[in-house]
Amino acid sequence: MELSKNFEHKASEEKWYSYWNEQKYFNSTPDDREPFTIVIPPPNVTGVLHMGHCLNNTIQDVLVRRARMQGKNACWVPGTDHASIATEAKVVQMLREKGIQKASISRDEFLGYAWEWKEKYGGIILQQLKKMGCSLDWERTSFTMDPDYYQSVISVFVDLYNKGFLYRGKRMINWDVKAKTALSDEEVIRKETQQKLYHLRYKIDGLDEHIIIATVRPETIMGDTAICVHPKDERYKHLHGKFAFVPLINRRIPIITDEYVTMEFGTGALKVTPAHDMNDYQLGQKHNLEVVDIFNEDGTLNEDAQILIGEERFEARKKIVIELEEKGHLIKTEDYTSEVGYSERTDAVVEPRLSLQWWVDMKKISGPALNVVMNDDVKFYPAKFKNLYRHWMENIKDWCISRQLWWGHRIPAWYDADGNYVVAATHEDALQQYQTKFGKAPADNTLSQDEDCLDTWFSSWLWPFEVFKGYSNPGNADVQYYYPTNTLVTAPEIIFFWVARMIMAGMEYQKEIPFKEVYFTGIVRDKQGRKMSKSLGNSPDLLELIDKYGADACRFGILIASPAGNDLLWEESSNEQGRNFNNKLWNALKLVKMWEGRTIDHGPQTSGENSFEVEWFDNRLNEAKAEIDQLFKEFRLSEALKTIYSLIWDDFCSWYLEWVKPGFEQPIDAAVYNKTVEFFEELMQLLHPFMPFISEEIYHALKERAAGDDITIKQLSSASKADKQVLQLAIQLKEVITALRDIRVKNQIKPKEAIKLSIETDQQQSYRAIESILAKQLNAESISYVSASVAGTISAVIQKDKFYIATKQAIDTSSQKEQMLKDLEYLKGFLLSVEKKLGNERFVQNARPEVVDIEKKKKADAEAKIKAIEESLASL
RNA sequence: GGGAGCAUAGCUCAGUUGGUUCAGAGCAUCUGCCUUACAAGCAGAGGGUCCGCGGUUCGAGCCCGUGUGCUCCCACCA
Repeated sequence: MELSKNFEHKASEEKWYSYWNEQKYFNSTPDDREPFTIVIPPPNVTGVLHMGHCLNNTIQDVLVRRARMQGKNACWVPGTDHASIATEAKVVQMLREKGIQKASISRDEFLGYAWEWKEKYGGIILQQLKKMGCSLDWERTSFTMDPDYYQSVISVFVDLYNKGFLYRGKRMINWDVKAKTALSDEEVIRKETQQKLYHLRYKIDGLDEHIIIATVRPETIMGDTAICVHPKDERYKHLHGKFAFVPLINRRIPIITDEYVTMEFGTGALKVTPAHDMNDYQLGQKHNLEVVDIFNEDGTLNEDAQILIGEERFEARKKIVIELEEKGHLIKTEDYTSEVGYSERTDAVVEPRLSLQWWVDMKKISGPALNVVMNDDVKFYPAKFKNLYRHWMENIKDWCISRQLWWGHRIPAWYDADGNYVVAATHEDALQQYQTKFGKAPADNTLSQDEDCLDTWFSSWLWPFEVFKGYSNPGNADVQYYYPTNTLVTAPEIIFFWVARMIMAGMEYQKEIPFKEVYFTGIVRDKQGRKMSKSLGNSPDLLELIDKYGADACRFGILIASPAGNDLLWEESSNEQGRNFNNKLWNALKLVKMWEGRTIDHGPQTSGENSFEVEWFDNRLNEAKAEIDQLFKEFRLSEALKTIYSLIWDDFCSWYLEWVKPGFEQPIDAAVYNKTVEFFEELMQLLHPFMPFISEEIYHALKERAAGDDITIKQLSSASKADKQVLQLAIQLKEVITALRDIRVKNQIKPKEAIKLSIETDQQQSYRAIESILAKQLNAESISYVSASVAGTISAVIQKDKFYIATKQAIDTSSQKEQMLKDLEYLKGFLLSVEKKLGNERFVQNARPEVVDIEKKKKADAEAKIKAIEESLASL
């Protein structure tokens, strides 16, 4: 088979991904094996792949593929989230482009367009995951608005209502003026924002005096229904019980007192606008204040504002400031920075608004979910997120779940003309309940359904079991087998949105945790540490990157840069490292393939099977496998990948292959060749979860495979014990080679020039085993053993052994002498500190015996080395 | 305002119960090499007061206190 110059990732990716699918390697059905289940955090159906997905899904794929190779029945469930706000926004925009206003069409018409849009553009992201090589079971693809799923969400709503865990209430909520819907607290992002603090004066009724208040929102003064001061504030004592006039509109409002006011802030006087501020609302309730709502749902001023009607709130602010100034009400303006809430989805400044919404009484449902995390039934990696979780759970607030949108699960509440309501899954059920509850049928025997739909998270919290129809078809074979799932891989940003609520739903509806482990990935940032985002434009197009570097290289690039439990600073060059690694692997393959037709069978007597090279790599491989196992247990995937990278590049390519490489056009021992192919195979197995395409490609290129013999499903053998002595000898061998190569470089001995090497050592036996390797790696034409220094040579001391290099070139001993003196100085200092320690009675008494023994050995070793160097120096 | 985390080589990070063969790795840098798998490479090398200060200990990168600087989360000072 002719190999291409470089690995051709595009052809390989297409070929293998479709092959794996044809073979149904990613499809799972319950059987006797232990399951390993991951449910994908469903991306928005509107979404496109970004670097965060790349990280998150690469990690999941690594875990799933490895589990599959370890004899488990691996099942990774794909799917998408209907993403109520995001999708509705897209559809509204699409309609606008067609010249259609949402308000001008019916709900059903709108939903028709929405489904059409979803079928056409939705779920692109799932196709993109295939490009990344994700081994998802596509036959299990789920969507949060699939018919059964939809019914389950509705049914859960009804059930929670019947249990008294849900209620409808008029409260201050976070209003998104752009999406025109309520938001939950979690959907509000607080950002430090530069603002102005305006000092405004209000005329006091009956006195020739003014009171000055400070506000950042002068456009809301028309909603003021009081001024509040601290009862103990001496400055305002004479105004208690008096009234003031709101500037521009002259509404007469009371001056009230409350200890809530901070005397030191601003002027110590606060305007109270109950309709447009959470705190003011509470103050208003306490003091029975009137509530004047001056905003429309889109954030423009309404008629109750009396002035600036129809203006957008921030435009109104600009205009009213000018007017206030003109009329002498603006006393001063100062710069002020404070936190302002923005909508997570639309980035609009959130408007506090009083409205009637549906709520989940979280205290009633959250209890078991706290315990299972605190006692590690659900284990968090990294564990530091347990604190965060506990804090949120212990201070949990009710969850606003109604959204003024059409795209989503429609709230199953049914109202009569007077606003009396019942909660039921269908109109029929609702009518029946109505009869029971109110003792009569509603007018015309019809009830109208709530216009609103549910928060997307109210459906995605059922994800880990409903993808197996664990709610719609309780106790079915799938949910019994796959649930609880094993590992959830997600970003810490959605710990409250999603993780916590899934645990609650799992405990409530399956009486069991939804997953055993949660692995929180870091956030992908750019080189300057900024979070990657569309608006900043610093998020690269992943598909372009895959096209340019290959999927394997991208997977490598993101994982190698990803420290466990921390954010990662990503830059394109880490993909280059991945691509270079591909290239390295490909070249190693080419080398091995060159040997294929040139093997020679030496027979069992002189077979290379027992050579040091083979024995060493076998042991090194086992040692590394054990390390990798351990790293996986701790979710240290980045380090596991680094270990494999170094095992392949350094140990296999730089050392092993060089050691077994035959001379130019020389044959290779058949047994060594076969072992080399085996090693290569095993390395590809270790690499496969991280870089699936090239590993499968190489696995098949190495030799002819029977049908179905594919690395994707080939089982990993477990690590056997590594022989420490062999490993130690190899370390020594490498050290000798490196040191003597250094001498070659420093003495400018040309690579092609052969040297004669003499070794003075008391472990000749060991050196004989590695003699041929030494000769090859150092270009030594002869190796001999001596018991005294050899005149006219370059000498070096490595460990306790002395080496003499004879060369045709003139020898300059000054640099080696310098090096030896430097070593000597260090060793003497080192020896001194060891002796000092051993001479310290308290050390000898207090330290553990084995520690003392180590120190004694250090002393002996140092002395031996010093002796060897001194002898060498003397002979120079 | 409350809480959490971080600070080790130019950059990104390892360093697991304290033991100077423990100051490491990968990138990057420098010096040789187009050597018959690989210049997307090979062979070598240099580089750090482990943030400052104090303490515990025979011994501290690691434990304790404190200061400084960054990051994140939560919270209703307009």
